[in-house]
Amino acid sequence: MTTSPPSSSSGEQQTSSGFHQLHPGVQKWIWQQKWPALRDIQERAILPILAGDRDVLISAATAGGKTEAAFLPIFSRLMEEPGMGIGTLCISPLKALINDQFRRLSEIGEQLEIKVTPWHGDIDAGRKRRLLKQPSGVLLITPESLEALFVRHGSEIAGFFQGLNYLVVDELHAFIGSERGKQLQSLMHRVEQVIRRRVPRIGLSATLGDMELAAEFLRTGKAVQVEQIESEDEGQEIQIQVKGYRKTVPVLDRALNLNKALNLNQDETEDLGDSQDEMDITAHLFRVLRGETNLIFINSRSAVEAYTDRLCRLSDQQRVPNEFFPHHGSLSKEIREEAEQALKSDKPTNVICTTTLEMGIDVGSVKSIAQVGPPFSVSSTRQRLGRSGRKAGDPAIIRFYISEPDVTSTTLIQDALHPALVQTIAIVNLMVFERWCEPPIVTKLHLSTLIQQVLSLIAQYGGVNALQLYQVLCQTGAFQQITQEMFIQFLRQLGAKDLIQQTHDGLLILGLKGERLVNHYSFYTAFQTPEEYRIVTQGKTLGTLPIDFPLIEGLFLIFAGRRWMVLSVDAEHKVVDVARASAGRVPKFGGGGGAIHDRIRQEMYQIYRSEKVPVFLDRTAVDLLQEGRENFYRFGLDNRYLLQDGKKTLLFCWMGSQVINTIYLLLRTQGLQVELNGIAIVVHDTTPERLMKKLEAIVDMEPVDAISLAEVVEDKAIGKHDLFLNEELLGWNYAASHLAPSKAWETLQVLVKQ
DNA sequence: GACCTGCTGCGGAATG
Repeated sequence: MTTSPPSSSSGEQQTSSGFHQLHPGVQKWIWQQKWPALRDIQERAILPILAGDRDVLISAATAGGKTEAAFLPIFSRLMEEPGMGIGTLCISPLKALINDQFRRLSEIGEQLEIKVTPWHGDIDAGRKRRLLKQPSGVLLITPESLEALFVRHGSEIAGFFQGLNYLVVDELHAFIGSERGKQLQSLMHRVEQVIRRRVPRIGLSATLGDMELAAEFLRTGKAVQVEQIESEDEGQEIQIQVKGYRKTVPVLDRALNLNKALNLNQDETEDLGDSQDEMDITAHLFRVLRGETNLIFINSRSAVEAYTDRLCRLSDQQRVPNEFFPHHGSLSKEIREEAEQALKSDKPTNVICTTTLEMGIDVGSVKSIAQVGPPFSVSSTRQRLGRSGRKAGDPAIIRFYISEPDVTSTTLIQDALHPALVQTIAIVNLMVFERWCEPPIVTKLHLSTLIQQVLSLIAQYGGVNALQLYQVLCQTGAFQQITQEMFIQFLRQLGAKDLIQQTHDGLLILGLKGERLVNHYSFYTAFQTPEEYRIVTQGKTLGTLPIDFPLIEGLFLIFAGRRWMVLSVDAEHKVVDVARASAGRVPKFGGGGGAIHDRIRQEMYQIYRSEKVPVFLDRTAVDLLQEGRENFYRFGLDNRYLLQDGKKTLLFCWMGSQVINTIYLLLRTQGLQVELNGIAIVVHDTTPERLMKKLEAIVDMEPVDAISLAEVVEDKAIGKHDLFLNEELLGWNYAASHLAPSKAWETLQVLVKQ
């Protein structure tokens, strides 16, 4: 799906209008590549980028060809107008992408004698110093390293970028809605602000969701002027299967039991947690995927470890070479590269991974995708699906493995609806038939990132006055939702926390705490990272575990797909030494939850009410769906939202995380004991009648404002620097990110009218 | 019932 059909003859380039506008050197390079023709987006990007007077958004389903689409005209322009300093600044979300791009761009760069420089944490300081002395050509950099440039080389920045022709953002979609995205927008603006002119921005994005939002991200307030170049949909064939499994009580693995009897090892009891469904899924993955190259996506890092361990043991037992490798964010670079190398080799390779392989390295040709457990969003499912069938003509194949409990008298009502299966069907429906995708939430205030940007701007200049700060960051910058009043309160708060101080002539400088923050290298990231232990064996780092996972000498551990025993724990240096062992237990990695969109829950409701049986379900999945529907009607959920369950009342509102979260808080402000549990809100010690009275009372009131609702939330400090905010600022910040009061109020209104 | 991303300058020791 990345390639346009190589139908045209080599003569076609002569008829291409764009090709002839390119610099002869660039044309020569293209000839040398022996491409049959320029791809559609490459052809269409030439004139608007060469013009150099507008922002351009290039989107295509996968990475292929987008980089060249942007850089052929960019190199062309750099040949004609070399200018002073850096000619093009390209910002990328991953170090691996920068390395990859450097490899591709340095080739043409060498031929044209345009310097291309990669710049991130793994690049040696000497190379960076040399570029600072003699800036030129193309700079490939992460947002964090660009932040560091502003902080450490504030006075040189203007000269460094004075001749900038273009600013490119790679994988733009990966930034939208996040703290890093807000940081990037602020940095883009600060680059223009320091050289006192507008620089054309080129965004490279996957075709996920709303392209208007991507344009708005690229140039806030001027999205209509962004020229959009979208590749035609190649209409690749998609094959989908959803396999259902019944979760039963854990059984003893016979082979393991035998091992245990032989070894007489007490700690092997930890192995007995494998339930029947997990063993069945493992067996199917082993049977169907072995011998080919596939990606197996699993929802959590600990489940990745558990499945890798099971699949490796199965390979052992069957005396076949191991083709299964783990890949997730807590594994060391070396361990991850092992899996990545195997993927790029021509040997059959199956990588069991979390979201780490959704983006980034080119995984080459992957036959199929497995998704174990329900997906949580359409956008991530689409990204995963796009990783398979990359060769022209190959279909994209995805298999979902979904476990649901056997329904007994003790099964929770919400579990008897088999929501994991129905959520999976909902996501497939929205992805394939509705062609819908979650838009990112762009209304967040990002006050934590604003703290970072205030401190960074002060460090850049040594001192700034409050009005300048407001103009650069809020009025014309990335934080346009911050009012002047809010900003004044915000600065006072930073002063109170000793992050900033005011000199007698009104200049804002760093306070003691601010200095300390800015002078540590951890300052450059906008996002929060937990403290971790390093897991080491024979001097080699395997990866990291969160500090709150209890590690003691003699503990058995499954990590990086292998089994270990803890030899020693160095609490001071946070290093844990391990050695190979035959027993093991999967660790807990921690980590918070994400959000589910309203549309997914509404689609689930429609699926329960429908009689349609999707063709992509297997026998067990069909049975489970029928069972879920029967229970849905048995509980009468087709015409009511409240359900008595003993002393509890369940509220089903069929909406996403923000709305559920808001209703949960609304009920708590009414003095009720409430709990969130899957798709239901559980209210203790009440009846549907009594709860309905409360709901009516809530609806009769004016829609409650988000700020006063946020007051009920105990722990609102989520972002990296949130701990410096006062209660009021925290409330605004939390409400904008996590609450949807008017939507919740509308939802309750519908519900009460029933 | 979850996920991922990223990071500088310096001082001191070892090496050519």
